[in-house]
Amino acid sequence: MFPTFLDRSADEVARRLLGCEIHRVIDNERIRVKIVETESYDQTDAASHTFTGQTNRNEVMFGEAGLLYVYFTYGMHYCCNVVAGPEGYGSAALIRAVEPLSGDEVMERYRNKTGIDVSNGPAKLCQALMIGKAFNGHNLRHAPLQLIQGDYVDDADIINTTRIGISRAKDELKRWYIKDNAYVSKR
DNA sequence: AGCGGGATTTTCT
DNA sequence: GAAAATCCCGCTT
Repeated sequence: MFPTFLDRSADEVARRLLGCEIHRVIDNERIRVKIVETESYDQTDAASHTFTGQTNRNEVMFGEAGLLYVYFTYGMHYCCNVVAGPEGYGSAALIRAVEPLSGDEVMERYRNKTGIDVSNGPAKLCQALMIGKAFNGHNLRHAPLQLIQGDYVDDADIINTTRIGISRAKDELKRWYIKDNAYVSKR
């Protein structure tokens, strides 16, 4: 079923997305993955795209919880976020890494890589799942790209640290990942 | 295993 | 005009 916690804060959404699944169908091929690493961003945070207000690029982050915010960066990569919080408040959780559950061969083909390199990073997993700008604003309740509630992950198995690749608000503890999971981007 | 640089283009100042 | 929520490759140790 679709998660029921997405209208909460980005911090809580990022924490609770760990263990949830993403189901993707491409040309009758099915892929299932488990979310193992996330980061949270909201409009009070200097590192967030929404910190300086709404623009064409970030408008989806101000939309309904459960939409997908996809942005393009470094001239060649896409990254995706699950929109959190109340409508009108710019917040979301970046999906940084996923663990393949099924359809591994399909993702290996799109990535031209095998093993952990298939999905141990935010732009890598977007390539593995064929997520591009066409999915910006997509509602994750619907095929062909759906978010599904997963098994509960105990607090003892979750690590909370600083985020990766940002220059502002470096000390904020807004990154979460599943302890000892091989697909986490950095340890 | 770790470091450094290049790729490539949208977005915002 | 500079920076960017990144990735990959090649070089060094």
